[in-house]
Amino acid sequence: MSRRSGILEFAVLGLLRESPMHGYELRKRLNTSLGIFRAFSYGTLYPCLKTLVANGWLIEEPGNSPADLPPAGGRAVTPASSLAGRRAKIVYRLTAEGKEHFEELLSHTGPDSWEDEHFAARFAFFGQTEHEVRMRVLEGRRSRLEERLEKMRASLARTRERLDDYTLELQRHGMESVEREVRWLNELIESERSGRDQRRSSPGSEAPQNTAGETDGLPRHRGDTPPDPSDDTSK
Amino acid sequence: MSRRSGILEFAVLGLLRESPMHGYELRKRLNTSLGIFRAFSYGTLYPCLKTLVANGWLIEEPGNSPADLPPAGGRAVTPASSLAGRRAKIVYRLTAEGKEHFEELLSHTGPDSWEDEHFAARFAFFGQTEHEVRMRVLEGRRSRLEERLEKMRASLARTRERLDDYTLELQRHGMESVEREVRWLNELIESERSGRDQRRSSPGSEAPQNTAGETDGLPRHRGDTPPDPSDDTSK
DNA sequence: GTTTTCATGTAACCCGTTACATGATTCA
DNA sequence: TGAATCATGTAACGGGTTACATGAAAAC
Repeated sequence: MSRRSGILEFAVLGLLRESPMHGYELRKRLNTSLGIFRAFSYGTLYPCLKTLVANGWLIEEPGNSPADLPPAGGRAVTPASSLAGRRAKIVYRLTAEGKEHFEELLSHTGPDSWEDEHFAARFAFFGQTEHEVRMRVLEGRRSRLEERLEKMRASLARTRERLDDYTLELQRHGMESVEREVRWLNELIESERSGRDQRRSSPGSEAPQNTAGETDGLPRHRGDTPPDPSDDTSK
Repeated sequence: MSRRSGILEFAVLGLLRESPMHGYELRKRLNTSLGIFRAFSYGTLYPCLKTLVANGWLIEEPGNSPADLPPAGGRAVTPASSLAGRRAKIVYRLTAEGKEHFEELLSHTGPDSWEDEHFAARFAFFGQTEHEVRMRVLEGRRSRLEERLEKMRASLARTRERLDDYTLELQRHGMESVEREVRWLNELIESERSGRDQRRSSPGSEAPQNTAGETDGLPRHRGDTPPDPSDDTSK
Protein backbone atom coordinates (compact mmCIF):
# COMPACT_ATOMS: atom_id res chain seq x y z
CA MET A 1 0.00 0.00 0.00
CA SER A 2 2.33 2.74 1.12
CA ARG A 3 4.14 3.89 -1.96
CA ARG A 4 7.74 3.89 -0.71
CA SER A 5 9.93 5.82 -3.12
CA GLY A 6 9.91 3.39 -5.96
CA ILE A 7 13.58 3.23 -6.56
CA LEU A 8 14.69 1.48 -3.40
CA GLU A 9 11.66 -0.75 -3.35
CA PHE A 10 12.22 -1.63 -6.97
CA ALA A 11 15.88 -2.45 -6.51
CA VAL A 12 15.24 -4.54 -3.42
CA LEU A 13 12.58 -6.59 -5.09
CA GLY A 14 14.78 -7.02 -8.12
CA LEU A 15 17.75 -8.20 -6.13
CA LEU A 16 15.71 -10.51 -3.98
CA ARG A 17 14.17 -11.99 -7.06
CA GLU A 18 17.55 -13.32 -8.00
CA SER A 19 18.12 -14.82 -4.59
CA PRO A 20 17.10 -14.38 -0.96
CA MET A 21 19.41 -12.29 1.17
CA HIS A 22 19.57 -10.53 4.47
CA GLY A 23 19.55 -6.78 4.77
CA TYR A 24 23.23 -6.27 5.34
CA GLU A 25 24.22 -8.03 2.19
CA LEU A 26 21.41 -6.49 0.24
CA ARG A 27 22.82 -3.12 1.02
CA LYS A 28 26.24 -4.04 -0.26
CA ARG A 29 24.79 -5.30 -3.50
CA LEU A 30 22.87 -2.07 -3.80
CA ASN A 31 26.08 -0.10 -3.56
CA THR A 32 28.25 -2.13 -5.83
CA SER A 33 26.60 -4.67 -8.06
CA LEU A 34 24.22 -2.30 -9.66
CA GLY A 35 25.91 0.34 -11.71
CA ILE A 36 25.22 3.73 -10.35
CA PHE A 37 23.36 3.03 -7.20
CA ARG A 38 24.10 5.41 -4.42
CA ALA A 39 24.71 3.96 -1.02
CA PHE A 40 21.49 3.69 0.89
CA SER A 41 21.90 3.69 4.62
CA TYR A 42 20.51 1.09 7.00
CA GLY A 43 18.24 3.73 8.33
CA THR A 44 16.55 3.66 4.96
CA LEU A 45 16.86 0.04 4.05
CA TYR A 46 15.53 -1.72 7.12
CA PRO A 47 12.34 0.30 7.47
CA CYS A 48 11.77 -0.22 3.78
CA LEU A 49 12.14 -3.97 4.17
CA LYS A 50 9.62 -3.85 6.95
CA THR A 51 7.00 -2.20 4.83
CA LEU A 52 7.66 -4.58 1.98
CA VAL A 53 7.01 -7.41 4.39
CA ALA A 54 3.89 -5.67 5.59
CA ASN A 55 2.72 -5.47 1.99
CA GLY A 56 3.15 -9.19 1.67
CA TRP A 57 5.85 -8.94 -0.95
CA LEU A 58 8.58 -10.38 1.22
CA ILE A 59 8.75 -12.85 4.01
CA GLU A 60 11.34 -12.96 6.72
CA GLU A 61 13.00 -16.27 7.29
CA PRO A 62 15.56 -17.21 9.89
CA GLY A 63 18.94 -17.36 8.23
CA ASN A 64 22.13 -18.37 9.86
CA SER A 65 25.50 -17.93 8.37
CA PRO A 66 25.86 -15.23 5.78
CA ALA A 67 26.82 -17.43 2.86
CA ASP A 68 24.12 -19.92 3.62
CA LEU A 69 22.43 -20.00 0.30
CA PRO A 70 22.64 -23.76 -0.32
CA PRO A 71 25.28 -24.29 -3.00
CA ALA A 72 23.09 -26.50 -5.16
CA GLY A 73 22.16 -29.95 -4.02
CA GLY A 74 22.95 -28.75 -0.58
CA ARG A 75 19.74 -28.76 1.33
CA ALA A 76 19.08 -25.43 2.92
CA VAL A 77 21.18 -25.66 6.02
CA THR A 78 18.38 -24.73 8.39
CA PRO A 79 20.41 -26.34 11.19
CA ALA A 80 17.71 -28.12 13.10
CA SER A 81 16.27 -24.60 13.12
CA SER A 82 16.01 -25.13 16.82
CA LEU A 83 16.81 -21.50 17.28
CA ALA A 84 13.22 -21.05 18.19
CA GLY A 85 13.11 -17.99 20.38
CA ARG A 86 16.52 -16.60 19.52
CA ARG A 87 16.84 -13.60 17.29
CA ALA A 88 19.03 -14.48 14.32
CA LYS A 89 19.86 -13.05 10.97
CA ILE A 90 16.86 -12.45 8.87
CA VAL A 91 16.79 -13.63 5.33
CA TYR A 92 14.28 -11.95 3.11
CA ARG A 93 12.61 -13.93 0.39
CA LEU A 94 10.31 -12.75 -2.35
CA THR A 95 6.78 -14.08 -2.09
CA ALA A 96 4.63 -14.96 -5.06
CA GLU A 97 2.80 -11.67 -4.67
CA GLY A 98 6.11 -9.90 -4.46
CA LYS A 99 7.23 -11.46 -7.67
CA GLU A 100 4.01 -10.51 -9.33
CA HIS A 101 4.31 -6.98 -8.06
CA PHE A 102 7.84 -6.73 -9.37
CA GLU A 103 6.76 -7.95 -12.80
CA GLU A 104 4.20 -5.22 -12.75
CA LEU A 105 6.74 -2.58 -11.89
CA LEU A 106 8.99 -3.94 -14.59
CA SER A 107 6.42 -3.60 -17.30
CA HIS A 108 5.10 -0.24 -16.27
CA THR A 109 6.80 2.84 -17.66
CA GLY A 110 6.15 6.47 -16.96
CA PRO A 111 7.93 9.81 -17.09
CA ASP A 112 9.66 8.86 -13.87
CA SER A 113 11.52 6.09 -15.63
CA TRP A 114 13.61 8.53 -17.61
CA GLU A 115 15.10 10.32 -14.65
CA ASP A 116 18.73 9.66 -13.82
CA GLU A 117 18.55 7.30 -10.90
CA HIS A 118 15.32 5.74 -11.87
CA PHE A 119 16.69 5.00 -15.28
CA ALA A 120 19.80 3.37 -13.90
CA ALA A 121 17.66 1.16 -11.73
CA ARG A 122 15.50 0.12 -14.63
CA PHE A 123 18.50 -0.57 -16.76
CA ALA A 124 20.11 -2.69 -14.10
CA PHE A 125 17.19 -5.08 -14.38
CA PHE A 126 16.88 -5.09 -18.12
CA GLY A 127 17.85 -8.72 -17.97
CA GLN A 128 14.38 -9.47 -16.64
CA THR A 129 12.62 -6.93 -18.77
CA GLU A 130 10.75 -7.52 -21.98
CA HIS A 131 12.15 -6.22 -25.21
CA GLU A 132 9.30 -3.80 -25.76
CA VAL A 133 9.67 -2.21 -22.40
CA ARG A 134 13.42 -1.92 -22.79
CA MET A 135 12.84 0.00 -25.98
CA ARG A 136 10.36 2.34 -24.36
CA VAL A 137 12.72 3.06 -21.51
CA LEU A 138 15.76 3.61 -23.69
CA GLU A 139 13.90 5.87 -26.07
CA GLY A 140 12.21 7.73 -23.30
CA ARG A 141 15.52 8.33 -21.64
CA ARG A 142 17.02 9.51 -24.87
CA SER A 143 14.37 12.07 -25.58
CA ARG A 144 14.57 13.23 -22.01
CA LEU A 145 18.25 13.90 -22.51
CA GLU A 146 17.64 15.58 -25.82
CA GLU A 147 15.25 17.99 -24.18
CA ARG A 148 17.89 18.73 -21.64
CA LEU A 149 20.40 19.39 -24.37
CA GLU A 150 18.01 21.81 -26.01
CA LYS A 151 17.72 23.81 -22.85
CA MET A 152 21.43 23.82 -22.31
CA ARG A 153 22.11 24.97 -25.83
CA ALA A 154 19.52 27.68 -25.55
CA SER A 155 20.82 28.94 -22.24
CA LEU A 156 24.36 28.81 -23.54
CA ALA A 157 23.48 30.82 -26.63
CA ARG A 158 21.59 33.31 -24.50
CA THR A 159 24.31 33.92 -21.98
CA ARG A 160 27.55 33.38 -23.82
CA GLU A 161 30.02 36.24 -23.43
CA ARG A 162 28.42 37.41 -20.21
CA LEU A 163 29.94 34.43 -18.50
CA ASP A 164 33.02 33.56 -16.65
CA ASP A 165 35.38 31.22 -18.50
CA TYR A 166 35.07 28.64 -15.78
CA THR A 167 31.32 28.68 -15.79
CA LEU A 168 31.45 28.29 -19.52
CA GLU A 169 33.82 25.38 -19.25
CA LEU A 170 31.56 23.73 -16.72
CA GLN A 171 28.59 24.05 -19.02
CA ARG A 172 30.59 22.76 -21.95
CA HIS A 173 31.67 19.71 -20.05
CA GLY A 174 28.16 19.13 -18.80
CA MET A 175 26.78 19.23 -22.30
CA GLU A 176 29.40 16.89 -23.60
CA SER A 177 28.52 14.41 -20.90
CA VAL A 178 24.93 14.45 -21.92
CA GLU A 179 25.80 14.16 -25.58
CA ARG A 180 27.94 11.20 -24.75
CA GLU A 181 25.11 9.47 -22.99
CA VAL A 182 22.88 10.07 -25.96
CA ARG A 183 25.39 8.35 -28.20
CA TRP A 184 25.52 5.47 -25.76
CA LEU A 185 21.76 5.18 -25.87
CA ASN A 186 21.83 5.25 -29.64
CA GLU A 187 24.14 2.28 -29.70
CA LEU A 188 21.99 0.42 -27.22
CA ILE A 189 18.82 1.14 -29.10
CA GLU A 190 20.45 0.11 -32.31
CA SER A 191 21.64 -3.21 -30.99
CA GLU A 192 18.32 -3.70 -29.26
CA ARG A 193 16.62 -3.31 -32.61
CA SER A 194 18.77 -5.84 -34.40
CA GLY A 195 19.26 -8.39 -31.69
CA ARG A 196 15.59 -8.52 -30.78
CA ASP A 197 13.57 -11.53 -29.65
CA GLN A 198 15.94 -12.25 -26.78
CA ARG A 199 14.81 -13.51 -23.41
CA ARG A 200 11.51 -12.90 -21.75
CA SER A 201 8.77 -12.39 -24.23
CA SER A 202 6.19 -13.83 -21.88
CA PRO A 203 6.34 -12.98 -18.19
CA GLY A 204 6.00 -16.43 -16.76
CA SER A 205 9.35 -18.06 -17.30
CA GLU A 206 11.47 -18.96 -14.33
CA ALA A 207 15.23 -19.28 -14.03
CA PRO A 208 16.16 -15.66 -13.46
CA GLN A 209 19.87 -15.94 -12.90
CA ASN A 210 21.74 -17.80 -15.57
CA THR A 211 20.39 -15.72 -18.40
CA ALA A 212 23.91 -14.38 -18.65
CA GLY A 213 26.35 -15.99 -21.00
CA GLU A 214 24.10 -15.96 -23.99
CA THR A 215 25.20 -13.76 -26.81
CA ASP A 216 22.71 -11.02 -27.10
CA GLY A 217 22.76 -7.85 -29.08
CA LEU A 218 24.77 -5.62 -26.76
CA PRO A 219 27.36 -3.35 -28.38
CA ARG A 220 30.25 -5.49 -27.27
CA HIS A 221 32.81 -3.05 -26.13
CA ARG A 222 35.88 -4.76 -24.94
CA GLY A 223 34.23 -6.60 -22.14
CA ASP A 224 37.49 -7.42 -20.44
CA THR A 225 39.48 -4.89 -18.59
CA PRO A 226 43.12 -4.83 -19.65
CA PRO A 227 45.35 -6.88 -17.31
CA ASP A 228 45.21 -4.41 -14.45
CA PRO A 229 47.43 -5.91 -11.74
CA SER A 230 46.29 -3.50 -9.05
CA ASP A 231 43.49 -5.14 -7.21
CA ASP A 232 42.04 -4.74 -3.78
CA THR A 233 43.88 -1.62 -2.86
CA SER A 234 40.56 -0.51 -1.51
CA LYS A 235 40.04 -0.83 2.18
CA MET B 1 23.96 30.72 12.44
CA SER B 2 21.76 27.98 11.09
CA ARG B 3 23.93 26.06 8.71
CA ARG B 4 21.58 25.82 5.74
CA SER B 5 22.82 23.10 3.42
CA GLY B 6 25.86 24.87 2.12
CA ILE B 7 25.23 24.39 -1.52
CA LEU B 8 22.20 26.58 -1.98
CA GLU B 9 23.49 29.19 0.41
CA PHE B 10 26.81 29.19 -1.36
CA ALA B 11 25.31 29.55 -4.81
CA VAL B 12 22.97 32.32 -3.72
CA LEU B 13 25.73 34.33 -2.12
CA GLY B 14 27.89 33.79 -5.17
CA LEU B 15 25.27 34.92 -7.61
CA LEU B 16 24.29 37.91 -5.53
CA ARG B 17 27.89 38.89 -5.28
CA GLU B 18 27.87 39.51 -9.00
CA SER B 19 24.76 41.63 -8.83
CA PRO B 20 21.65 42.10 -6.72
CA MET B 21 18.58 40.23 -7.82
CA HIS B 22 15.18 39.21 -6.66
CA GLY B 23 14.29 35.66 -5.81
CA TYR B 24 12.49 34.78 -8.96
CA GLU B 25 15.37 35.67 -11.18
CA LEU B 26 17.84 34.14 -8.80
CA ARG B 27 16.12 30.85 -9.23
CA LYS B 28 16.34 30.99 -12.99
CA ARG B 29 20.02 31.71 -12.82
CA LEU B 30 20.44 28.80 -10.46
CA ASN B 31 18.84 26.47 -12.99
CA THR B 32 20.57 27.65 -16.09
CA SER B 33 23.60 29.83 -15.71
CA LEU B 34 25.51 27.53 -13.48
CA GLY B 35 26.45 24.29 -15.12
CA ILE B 36 24.89 21.41 -13.34
CA PHE B 37 22.66 23.04 -10.86
CA ARG B 38 19.44 21.24 -10.27
CA ALA B 39 16.30 23.29 -10.15
CA PHE B 40 15.61 24.44 -6.64
CA SER B 41 12.00 25.20 -5.96
CA TYR B 42 10.65 28.42 -4.47
CA GLY B 43 9.72 26.49 -1.42
CA THR B 44 13.42 26.05 -0.86
CA LEU B 45 14.74 29.30 -2.14
CA TYR B 46 12.61 31.85 -0.33
CA PRO B 47 12.98 30.42 3.14
CA CYS B 48 16.70 30.20 2.50
CA LEU B 49 16.83 33.85 1.51
CA LYS B 50 15.01 34.68 4.71
CA THR B 51 17.58 32.99 6.86
CA LEU B 52 20.42 34.57 4.94
CA VAL B 53 18.83 37.92 5.69
CA ALA B 54 18.46 36.93 9.32
CA ASN B 55 22.17 36.14 9.37
CA GLY B 56 22.92 39.61 8.14
CA TRP B 57 24.43 38.41 4.91
CA LEU B 58 21.75 39.88 2.70
CA ILE B 59 19.48 42.85 2.88
CA GLU B 60 16.13 43.19 1.23
CA GLU B 61 15.58 46.29 -0.81
CA PRO B 62 12.46 47.37 -2.60
CA GLY B 63 12.91 46.69 -6.30
CA ASN B 64 10.49 47.56 -8.96
CA SER B 65 10.45 46.29 -12.44
CA PRO B 66 12.31 43.06 -13.11
CA ALA B 67 14.98 44.47 -15.37
CA ASP B 68 15.41 47.49 -13.22
CA LEU B 69 19.06 47.37 -12.58
CA PRO B 70 19.49 50.79 -14.16
CA PRO B 71 21.27 50.09 -17.44
CA ALA B 72 23.46 53.11 -17.05
CA GLY B 73 22.04 56.42 -18.18
CA GLY B 74 18.64 54.82 -18.48
CA ARG B 75 16.81 56.05 -15.41
CA ALA B 76 15.31 53.22 -13.47
CA VAL B 77 11.67 53.28 -14.38
CA THR B 78 10.62 53.56 -10.74
CA PRO B 79 7.16 54.73 -11.68
CA ALA B 80 6.65 57.53 -9.20
CA SER B 81 7.69 54.89 -6.67
CA SER B 82 4.68 56.06 -4.72
CA LEU B 83 4.19 52.50 -3.60
CA ALA B 84 5.00 53.46 -0.06
CA GLY B 85 3.14 50.89 1.98
CA ARG B 86 2.58 48.49 -0.88
CA ARG B 87 4.39 45.22 -1.04
CA ALA B 88 6.68 45.17 -4.05
CA LYS B 89 9.38 43.01 -5.48
CA ILE B 90 12.24 42.39 -3.18
CA VAL B 91 15.75 42.78 -4.40
CA TYR B 92 18.39 41.02 -2.39
CA ARG B 93 21.76 42.60 -2.03
CA LEU B 94 24.88 41.19 -0.45
CA THR B 95 26.02 43.00 2.68
CA ALA B 96 29.63 43.53 3.63
CA GLU B 97 29.34 40.69 6.11
CA GLY B 98 27.78 38.56 3.43
CA LYS B 99 30.65 39.24 1.14
CA GLU B 100 33.09 38.41 3.84
CA HIS B 101 31.25 35.21 4.64
CA PHE B 102 31.28 34.20 1.01
CA GLU B 103 35.03 34.81 0.76
CA GLU B 104 35.41 32.55 3.72
CA LEU B 105 33.34 29.81 2.12
CA LEU B 106 35.35 30.25 -1.06
CA SER B 107 38.66 29.72 0.63
CA HIS B 108 37.59 26.86 2.85
CA THR B 109 37.89 23.37 1.47
CA GLY B 110 36.89 20.08 3.04
CA PRO B 111 35.90 16.58 2.01
CA ASP B 112 32.47 17.94 1.14
CA SER B 113 33.94 19.97 -1.66
CA TRP B 114 34.73 16.89 -3.69
CA GLU B 115 31.21 15.57 -3.86
CA ASP B 116 29.34 15.86 -7.12
CA GLU B 117 27.03 18.77 -6.59
CA HIS B 118 29.24 20.56 -4.18
CA PHE B 119 32.09 20.35 -6.60
CA ALA B 120 30.02 21.76 -9.44
CA ALA B 121 29.03 24.68 -7.27
CA ARG B 122 32.62 25.39 -6.30
CA PHE B 123 33.74 25.16 -9.87
CA ALA B 124 31.06 27.53 -11.04
CA PHE B 125 32.63 30.22 -8.88
CA PHE B 126 36.23 29.48 -9.69
CA GLY B 127 36.35 32.88 -11.30
CA GLN B 128 36.34 34.40 -7.82
CA THR B 129 38.52 31.75 -6.28
CA GLU B 130 42.21 31.91 -5.59
CA HIS B 131 44.56 29.77 -7.58
CA GLU B 132 45.64 27.74 -4.58
CA VAL B 133 42.14 26.85 -3.61
CA ARG B 134 41.24 25.94 -7.16
CA MET B 135 44.11 23.49 -7.18
CA ARG B 136 43.04 21.93 -3.92
CA VAL B 137 39.51 21.50 -5.14
CA LEU B 138 40.47 20.06 -8.50
CA GLU B 139 42.95 17.66 -7.01
CA GLY B 140 40.61 16.69 -4.22
CA ARG B 141 37.91 15.96 -6.72
CA ARG B 142 40.26 13.92 -8.81
CA SER B 143 41.40 11.70 -6.02
CA ARG B 144 37.81 11.30 -4.92
CA LEU B 145 37.01 9.99 -8.37
CA GLU B 146 40.03 7.77 -8.41
CA GLU B 147 38.93 6.15 -5.20
CA ARG B 148 35.60 5.56 -6.78
CA LEU B 149 37.24 3.98 -9.78
CA GLU B 150 39.21 1.65 -7.56
CA LYS B 151 36.05 0.44 -5.92
CA MET B 152 34.32 -0.02 -9.21
CA ARG B 153 37.20 -1.98 -10.65
CA ALA B 154 37.40 -4.16 -7.59
CA SER B 155 33.70 -4.88 -7.56
CA LEU B 156 33.76 -5.56 -11.26
CA ALA B 157 36.63 -8.00 -10.92
CA ARG B 158 34.91 -9.68 -8.01
CA THR B 159 31.56 -10.15 -9.65
CA ARG B 160 32.27 -10.56 -13.32
CA GLU B 161 30.66 -13.59 -14.92
CA ARG B 162 28.01 -13.77 -12.24
CA LEU B 163 26.42 -10.76 -13.80
CA ASP B 164 23.82 -9.99 -16.33
CA ASP B 165 25.11 -8.48 -19.56
CA TYR B 166 23.07 -5.37 -19.00
CA THR B 167 24.30 -4.84 -15.49
CA LEU B 168 27.80 -5.25 -16.79
CA GLU B 169 27.21 -2.75 -19.54
CA LEU B 170 25.82 -0.28 -17.02
CA GLN B 171 28.89 -0.62 -14.88
CA ARG B 172 31.16 -0.28 -17.86
CA HIS B 173 29.47 2.89 -18.95
CA GLY B 174 29.55 4.24 -15.44
CA MET B 175 33.25 3.62 -15.15
CA GLU B 176 33.95 5.21 -18.47
CA SER B 177 32.09 8.30 -17.37
CA VAL B 178 34.20 8.60 -14.31
CA GLU B 179 37.38 7.99 -16.25
CA ARG B 180 36.35 10.71 -18.61
CA GLU B 181 35.87 13.18 -15.81
CA VAL B 182 39.29 12.31 -14.48
CA ARG B 183 40.81 13.14 -17.83
CA TRP B 184 38.93 16.41 -17.82
CA LEU B 185 40.30 17.23 -14.41
CA ASN B 186 43.79 16.35 -15.57
CA GLU B 187 43.53 18.87 -18.35
CA LEU B 188 42.20 21.49 -16.00
CA ILE B 189 44.88 20.89 -13.45
CA GLU B 190 47.51 20.97 -16.12
CA SER B 191 46.40 24.28 -17.52
CA GLU B 192 45.93 25.60 -14.03
CA ARG B 193 49.56 24.78 -13.35
CA SER B 194 50.92 26.52 -16.39
CA GLY B 195 48.60 29.48 -16.64
CA ARG B 196 48.93 30.33 -12.95
CA ASP B 197 49.02 33.78 -11.39
CA GLN B 198 45.64 34.69 -12.85
CA ARG B 199 43.12 36.82 -11.04
CA ARG B 200 42.51 37.12 -7.35
CA SER B 201 45.60 36.61 -5.34
CA SER B 202 44.40 38.91 -2.63
CA PRO B 203 40.81 38.81 -1.53
CA GLY B 204 39.96 42.47 -1.62
CA SER B 205 39.66 43.38 -5.26
CA GLU B 206 36.34 44.55 -6.59
CA ALA B 207 34.89 44.35 -10.09
CA PRO B 208 33.57 40.83 -10.00
CA GLN B 209 31.80 40.65 -13.36
CA ASN B 210 33.96 41.61 -16.27
CA THR B 211 36.74 39.24 -15.40
CA ALA B 212 35.62 37.32 -18.46
CA GLY B 213 37.29 38.01 -21.76
CA GLU B 214 40.79 37.66 -20.51
CA THR B 215 42.71 34.75 -21.88
CA ASP B 216 43.47 32.47 -19.04
CA GLY B 217 44.86 28.99 -19.06
CA LEU B 218 41.72 27.02 -19.73
CA PRO B 219 42.06 24.09 -22.13
CA ARG B 220 40.28 25.85 -24.99
CA HIS B 221 38.16 23.20 -26.48
CA ARG B 222 36.30 24.42 -29.50
CA GLY B 223 34.19 26.95 -27.75
CA ASP B 224 31.65 27.00 -30.55
CA THR B 225 29.25 24.20 -31.16
CA PRO B 226 29.83 22.57 -34.55
CA PRO B 227 27.18 23.44 -37.19
CA ASP B 228 24.73 20.80 -36.06
CA PRO B 229 21.77 21.16 -38.43
CA SER B 230 19.36 19.14 -36.33
CA ASP B 231 17.88 21.59 -33.93
CA ASP B 232 14.66 21.68 -31.98
CA THR B 233 13.57 18.16 -32.72
CA SER B 234 12.38 17.98 -29.16
CA LYS B 235 8.91 18.78 -27.89
C1' DG C 1 39.40 -12.71 25.75
C1' DT C 2 39.25 -8.76 23.34
C1' DT C 3 38.71 -6.42 19.05
C1' DT C 4 36.55 -6.38 14.37
C1' DT C 5 33.26 -7.12 11.44
C1' DC C 6 28.67 -8.57 10.62
C1' DA C 7 23.92 -7.53 11.52
C1' DT C 8 19.60 -5.23 12.95
C1' DG C 9 17.21 -1.55 14.36
C1' DT C 10 15.30 3.42 15.74
C1' DA C 11 14.63 8.41 16.75
C1' DA C 12 15.84 12.91 15.51
C1' DC C 13 16.72 15.66 12.10
C1' DC C 14 17.64 17.93 7.36
C1' DC C 15 17.02 19.22 2.95
C1' DG C 16 14.08 19.73 -0.34
C1' DT C 17 9.49 19.22 -3.03
C1' DT C 18 4.44 19.64 -3.90
C1' DA C 19 0.58 21.90 -3.75
C1' DC C 20 -1.50 25.63 -2.50
C1' DA C 21 -2.60 30.78 -1.70
C1' DT C 22 -1.92 35.41 -3.02
C1' DG C 23 -1.03 39.49 -5.57
C1' DA C 24 1.22 42.59 -9.11
C1' DT C 25 2.41 43.45 -13.97
C1' DT C 26 2.14 42.80 -18.85
C1' DC C 27 -0.05 42.08 -22.90
C1' DA C 28 -3.69 40.81 -26.09
C1' DT D 1 -10.96 43.20 -18.99
C1' DG D 2 -9.23 39.06 -18.83
C1' DA D 3 -5.31 35.77 -19.42
C1' DA D 4 -0.50 34.87 -18.90
C1' DT D 5 3.50 35.60 -16.53
C1' DC D 6 6.11 37.48 -12.91
C1' DA D 7 6.72 37.32 -8.01
C1' DT D 8 6.47 35.94 -3.10
C1' DG D 9 5.26 33.07 0.15
C1' DT D 10 3.78 28.75 3.42
C1' DA D 11 2.11 24.19 5.31
C1' DA D 12 2.32 19.42 4.72
C1' DC D 13 4.81 15.92 3.52
C1' DG D 14 8.65 12.72 1.74
C1' DG D 15 12.57 10.45 1.46
C1' DG D 16 16.81 10.07 3.14
C1' DT D 17 20.87 10.60 6.55
C1' DT D 18 23.27 10.66 11.13
C1' DA D 19 24.01 9.13 15.29
C1' DC D 20 22.97 6.14 18.36
C1' DA D 21 21.87 1.46 20.74
C1' DT D 22 22.34 -3.39 20.64
C1' DG D 23 24.02 -7.92 20.00
C1' DA D 24 26.07 -12.11 17.59
C1' DA D 25 29.96 -14.19 15.01
C1' DA D 26 34.65 -14.23 13.49
C1' DA D 27 39.43 -13.12 13.89
C1' DC D 28 43.44 -12.21 16.42
